Amino acid sequence: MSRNPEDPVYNRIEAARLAKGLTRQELADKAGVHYQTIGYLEREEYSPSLVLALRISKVLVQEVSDLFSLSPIRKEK
Amino acid sequence: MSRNPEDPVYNRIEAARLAKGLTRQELADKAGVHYQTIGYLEREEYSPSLVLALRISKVLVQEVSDLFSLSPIRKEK
DNA sequence: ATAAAATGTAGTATACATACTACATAGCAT
DNA sequence: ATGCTATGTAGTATGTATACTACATTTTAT
Repeated sequence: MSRNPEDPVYNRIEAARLAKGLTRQELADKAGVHYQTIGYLEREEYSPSLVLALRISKVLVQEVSDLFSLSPIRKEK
Repeated sequence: MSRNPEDPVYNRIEAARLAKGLTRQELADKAGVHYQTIGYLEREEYSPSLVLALRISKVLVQEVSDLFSLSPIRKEK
């Protein structure tokens, strides 16, 4: 049941992306995915594969756990 | 292409699981997945969703990046 | 006000992670 | 040797992440 909508993954992708001054298209290119995929993730419409999470974290230079969490993300950091 | 077999995710699940003295069944139960799923992951037959990676990391009390990596895992650490 | 760029929404198609069942093999007790 | 527990292998079924296209809406700049 890890693909169960009842336990979503929260993320701070948008904030981290904006902090680096990237557009979704740019982040998508660097992560090697479609730009819409970034949109879906930022809107938390679904949660990424681990591969994608690792790639995005690498691009945004963050620990995976700094970007993604099983519990709702606090605003500050 | 994040679901591309050409970029696998390496992991140290088995070592970390054994270090905690857990069987696959036990780890599976704690992570809320089927015990065969743990087997597939340990054999690196496929890579987990982020949700599952986060759950496994939590059970094994490790940073995601301590357990999973886009590049082959070094033995020590 | 207009245009361009960024993001949102909608819909289809595909690949793969996961669940599950069943049986085989290996290891380890006794 | 027998049995038990852990793990491997094989196969099917399902959901969902991702790709992609097209168009709408919002934002930003001029």
